[in-house]
Parts: sequence; C-alpha cells; structure tokens
Amino acid sequence: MVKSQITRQKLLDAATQAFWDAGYSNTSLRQIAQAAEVDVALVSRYFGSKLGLFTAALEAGFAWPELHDPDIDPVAAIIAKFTDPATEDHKFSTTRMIIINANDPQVGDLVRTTLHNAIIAPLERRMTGPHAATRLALFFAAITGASIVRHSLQLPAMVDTPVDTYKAQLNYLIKTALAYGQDDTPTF
Amino acid sequence: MVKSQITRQKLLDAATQAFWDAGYSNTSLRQIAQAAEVDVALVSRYFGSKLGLFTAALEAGFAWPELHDPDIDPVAAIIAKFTDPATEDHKFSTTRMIIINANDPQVGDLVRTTLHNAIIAPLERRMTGPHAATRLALFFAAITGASIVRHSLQLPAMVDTPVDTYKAQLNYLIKTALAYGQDDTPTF
DNA sequence: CCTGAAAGTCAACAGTTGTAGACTTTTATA
DNA sequence: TATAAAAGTCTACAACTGTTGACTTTCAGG
Repeated sequence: MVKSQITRQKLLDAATQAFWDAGYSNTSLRQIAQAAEVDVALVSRYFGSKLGLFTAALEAGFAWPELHDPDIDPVAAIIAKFTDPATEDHKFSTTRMIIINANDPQVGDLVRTTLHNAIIAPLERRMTGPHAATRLALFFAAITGASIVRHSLQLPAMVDTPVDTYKAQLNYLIKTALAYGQDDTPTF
Repeated sequence: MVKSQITRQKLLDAATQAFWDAGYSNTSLRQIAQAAEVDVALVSRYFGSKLGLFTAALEAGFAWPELHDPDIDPVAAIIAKFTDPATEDHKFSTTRMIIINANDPQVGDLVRTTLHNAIIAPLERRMTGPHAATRLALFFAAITGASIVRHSLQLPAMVDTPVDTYKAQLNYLIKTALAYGQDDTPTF
C-alpha cells in the first residue's frame, strides 16, 4: 500500500530533476530509473509511458497555490518563485524547464498549454489597469530573458555576479516592464 | 568540381534549417538528408560527422561582418538582425537557435563559446561608458526574453500582435536596458 | 574511345531508445 | 501457515540513431 507510493515518488523526483535539467528528449527512461534506483519497467506500471511520467512531473511542478491566494500579490509570488536562491541558482529552475521543453517537438505543445493554464491565465485574471496583457508579457520577457542570460548563455556580466546584484538588475527590468503604458512610464 | 559544392550547400542549408528549428539532438541526419534530397552518407563525406555539420552551420550562421564594421552601430546591427521581419517571424531565428541549442548536452558548450566569440566579445569591445558589461547583459536579456515570450511561449499579448507593435514593445525594453546606470536611468 | 578520379548509392553495423510480457519475490490477509 | 494480490525483476522486441566500407555511376582529360 505505502511501498508503491514511495517508489512512485522516487521515480517522479528523479524524472523531474532530469526533465527540468536536460529536457524531455534528452533524457532516457533508463537514466531516470538508475537515478531513482528503481527498475525501468516500473515507469510503465506507474505512469503508463514516458509521456505520462512527464505529464505527472509537469503538473506537480506547476501547482502553485500562491497564485490563487487572494492575500498574496501574484506578481510578487512569481518573482519570489523565479528568484528564490534555493531554486534560482540551481539547475532545478522553473524558467530553465520552460525554456528547454517549450520548444521540444514532442512535449512543446503540452508545456505551453500547461504553462498558460496554470500560470499565465490566473495571473492575467488578477492583473488590472490598462495594457494588462502587454505588461504581463513584458514582465515575463524580463524574467525569462534575465534567467537565460544568467543560466543558459552564461554571460560573464550576469554570471560572475552575486545573487543580490543579479536580483537588483532583474528588478530593474521588471519594474520597467510593469510600468509600460502606465502613468509612471519612464521617458528617455 | 562545382557539383560537389552544390550538394554540400544543400546539405548545409537543410541542416541549418533543422538545427535552428528543432535543435541538434532532436534532428536526425536522415531527416536532414531527406530535406536536402541527398544521401545520408554524404554527410560523412563532406562534414565528417553530425557534429562537424553542426559546427559548419553554426559558423556560417554566426558570421556577422556588421559587428566589425566601424561605420555601423553594433547595437543597432544586433537589433536589426534580431527583429528583421524576414528572419524574426520565421522559425529560422537566431534567438530561437541560441535558446534551443545552448542547453543541449552535446553542443551546449560549443554554442555558448561560439556565441561569445562571434557576438558578445566584439560587442563588448565596442561598448563604452560605465556599466558597459551589465548594460550589454540586460540588452541581451531584453532581446532574448521578448523573443521567447513571442515565439516559444507564444503569450497571446505578444503573438496576436502586429510586428510593429511588437517592435515598439521590444524597443521599450531595450532602451531601458541600455539606460541602466546611465544619467538617463528611469526612476520610478 | 579509354581511363581514372570524383561523386553518389546501398546495405549493414553496433548502440540506444520506449515498451511489453512473462516471470519471481514480497507482503498482507484470512 | 496458506493464498492471492501487490510489487518488483528480467528478457526481448522493433524502431531508430550515427557511422562505415564496399560498390556503382558520372564525367572530364588524354
């Protein structure tokens, strides 16, 4: 009764780690099974297929109850999630996962749909004022762009930099993005 | 004498198209050969290996003489390159290529190194003033972020939008990035 | 026309992948 | 303890991958 849940979870954890880090297509089930110290065939038992395993990992990873809590500012929640040192510095990063898998020929559509349903749509619903959709898009551009430059492209100016400085730079971009079309839009 | 150059080029074109669109690992040599209407074994003849083919495509795609022309503003050149309707709207996009392949376990290092040597370093050399490196990093964050939101994540606010509007939004982000730490840094 | 190099074709290789089915071991219940 | 379900193991499969070497065709120079 309980034993199966444990191995299922071990498989799910190892899969999340690998899918987040290397992407769906670049990860084999045998790698995952070895990391989980579990037999490959159990993937078939507990998740049906590789795609089923990925879907489970995706849903677990995108379950962000903060976004629905009326007492929490959703934008602040996202920023915290995307800049949390515990996850931000690590390969186990939401941004990294999205970027890598959103273009995958096999799971790209699924990732984009899930991203939209789980994160974008709730955020959009709670954003008010003019140009809400555009400001949200620019906000996401700032977050993903900074994350890419720091983690994927690894530009020296953003890599050889303490986390606090990076956060300051990121906040600078975010503030601008959110100010788009508002009263306090910066002029140049 | 000439015939071989033609098939070599057909192979290179098809490879570039595929690598730029789906990424190195998600593209098979047989797919490329079929698109080029050429036999698979010729990859081995003309490029040695799959990695050799990718390297050739990478070098050809990153050869941007504009960046070394003293009469052209390098930042403007990059912006033009990244927002050119001919390439920007298409899957054949430099940003897309970088994002997809910079994380690939097999060619990631090569892509990042080439990107640095061919684009970042020349740009860095020609950028002046305080916080040059940081401004460059933020500039790249703006470009890649916007491109991702529009093409990879496909957020409605940036997809269901004419190119001119998108360019305006992108320019807004770029201006802010380049103004970082300067006299005309926007205040909020 | 003859000849040899250039160009292209074909089949096969060893390795890896996701998946399925038959099998054995473990565990809980009666 | 006996028994049946649950959990885990092992082997094999077909499909696909990059790469190689032997072969055939094409074609220009003597």
